[in-house]
Amino acid sequence: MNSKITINDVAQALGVSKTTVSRAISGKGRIGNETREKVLSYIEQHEYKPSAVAKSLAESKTYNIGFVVPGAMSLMDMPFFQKCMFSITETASAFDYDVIISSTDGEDLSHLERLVNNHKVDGIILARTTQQDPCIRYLKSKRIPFVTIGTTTEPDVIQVDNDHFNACKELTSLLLLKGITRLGLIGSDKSHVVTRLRYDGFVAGYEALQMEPNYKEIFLDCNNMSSIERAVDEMLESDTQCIVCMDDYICRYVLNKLHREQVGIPQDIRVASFYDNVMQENDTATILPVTSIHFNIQEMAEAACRTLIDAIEGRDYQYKRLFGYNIILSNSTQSN
Amino acid sequence: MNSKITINDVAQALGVSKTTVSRAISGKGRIGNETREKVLSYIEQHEYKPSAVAKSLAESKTYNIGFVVPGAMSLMDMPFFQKCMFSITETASAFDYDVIISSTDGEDLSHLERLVNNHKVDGIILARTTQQDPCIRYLKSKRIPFVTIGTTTEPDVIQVDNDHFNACKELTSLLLLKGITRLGLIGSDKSHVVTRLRYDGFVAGYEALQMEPNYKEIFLDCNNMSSIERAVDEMLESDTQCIVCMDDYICRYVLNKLHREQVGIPQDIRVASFYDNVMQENDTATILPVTSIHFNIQEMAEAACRTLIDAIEGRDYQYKRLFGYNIILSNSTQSN
DNA sequence: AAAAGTTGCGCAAGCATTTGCGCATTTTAT
DNA sequence: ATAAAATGCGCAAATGCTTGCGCAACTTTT
Repeated sequence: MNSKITINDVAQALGVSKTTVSRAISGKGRIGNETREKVLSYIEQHEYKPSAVAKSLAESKTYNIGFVVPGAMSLMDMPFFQKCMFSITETASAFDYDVIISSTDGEDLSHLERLVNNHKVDGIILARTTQQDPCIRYLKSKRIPFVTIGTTTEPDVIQVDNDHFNACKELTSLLLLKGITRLGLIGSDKSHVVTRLRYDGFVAGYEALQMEPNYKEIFLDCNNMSSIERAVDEMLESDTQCIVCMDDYICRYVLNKLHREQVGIPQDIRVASFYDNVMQENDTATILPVTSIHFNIQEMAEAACRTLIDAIEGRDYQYKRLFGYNIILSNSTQSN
Repeated sequence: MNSKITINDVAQALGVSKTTVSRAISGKGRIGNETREKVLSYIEQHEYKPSAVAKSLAESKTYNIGFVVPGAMSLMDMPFFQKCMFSITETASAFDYDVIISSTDGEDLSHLERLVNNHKVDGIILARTTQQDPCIRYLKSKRIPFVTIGTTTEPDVIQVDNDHFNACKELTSLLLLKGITRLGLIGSDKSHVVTRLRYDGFVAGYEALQMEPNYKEIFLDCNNMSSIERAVDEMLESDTQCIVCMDDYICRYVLNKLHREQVGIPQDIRVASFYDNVMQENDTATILPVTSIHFNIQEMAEAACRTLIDAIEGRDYQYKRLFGYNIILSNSTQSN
């Protein structure tokens, strides 16, 4: 068993004290260059790995962060969380942290509580928080560092998000400036923070150009497919020039429907959408000329993780950061 | 700060020794009923939570398990991993374990190594292993308990899986017995363990009935959409009665194509498929009459977790377990 | 009524690290 | 040359829990 080798073994083998070994590894404290290298090379040779647990106890620090995701997750959200997850584990790893996952199911915070109470994590990343997230209040009361991925109105909360508002505002302005003025907006649950922000951006697009808010909006339950189809019908009847989808889950169905109805894109009607990763490069849907807004989710998730670690380790950090976007105009839209 | 309260504080407040408090909590060792309840109620009142880290150090046990997922994951695999993840965290939680996630990117085991070397986990769950998984050999060499989700030929490895072989065998037999004999199989990467097992089951379906293996098979790169379409064309030309899809990612495209070509299902051609969760209840595709094989992924993942914990805690366990399936015959297929 | 067994509880030694303090020894400043 | 500062390293306490062993006190057996 090579796994049994401890700092004591190393110290004895080298004829130095544990203190010295510890210092050689951590780089803290006073230690001679020569000694440090001697220790380091011995460690390398004999594959000594300090016990994370003992280190934790001594430092009162776990080097773990919790990643809390909503227990109920739709197919539509999975790519988002997946990207966040990988980005976070990768970043955490670079800082020598590990990631413990946990879920919350609505009001049931039991898993989160275990994590916090048992002191198994130094901090927490909350993914896609809802408006009045009970997690936020709980964590604030526990005075444990945490950052949310997603905008929240709760004060004094570290948060990162994509700039949904400005992305949608710019998209809308862009369309309006092109003379595409009869817009139709289709979105799902308006109580969802993300949708809300995008919607507000949409409206702000009109305001920025001081134009009449001359659009049609339909909010629906996106689990009910036929309601999306009906919405599209309505849009077509009302002579909409461009359907703006609040997410690409909706967009997929919209495109599907238009395709079935033999409506040409963008000749007969245009489509614009957020590109939230449900649609893939190799998906039929995406090949169609859709003007789309892209976010860099990994970048944002990485920032969430770095910020959390900054907070944990007592460095400075920003309370709120918004991340940029790319608007990709489909060729055929551009050529108009 | 209520978080500072330790076992010592409790012991002093109650005028007993730490030993007693420890025993009251763990239930191990000898302790009087009265004392235990006194301690327990005090703990409850004052919200004392033992430090997981200290416990770990004392017991040389982390109460963490690692969940290792492939770094590169397709949209198609996400629902599977998501289900595994939730099921595992839920089960682990019930046994007072937490789950640390980690990823491996092909040959790069660095994340896994960190987890193991730092003794941050007691055991590991490996998701969807490939044929010659380097993780398996690594973990075996480290003598750390681990279980794989997915079949492996490596000896002495604890593994759980869905019974892909028998599921596909039964499906095939079923079709053949109905007189649907000209089958066409479409699958992606045959080197993928799952696909291989399903394919073998398919062939075994013919053998079981001692029938001539009179089928057409096409294996393709499922990232290349048009190759799927061409495959469907081929099937149609060769007068296939039923297309058997090796996964529902393929199935979705097959259905899409058939729909576009105005080919009726099941009048003109039948479709059978594994239902791997890419397709959702509310998806257009699924409403179409497809004969499908369903697995209970959460059940399997839960078993993986329980088995791992059994192994960690020195209880008995089975080396290999296969989980059952449901074959759902579409109404229109049944009525024939 | 004595011997044997059982029960309740505390002592103190782990578990594997980190870190404040102290003490030589060496380097720098005066 | 001498005082002051810096450097290199070890001692031992601290982190918060578990557990083997021992010792009374109480209960059962003969």
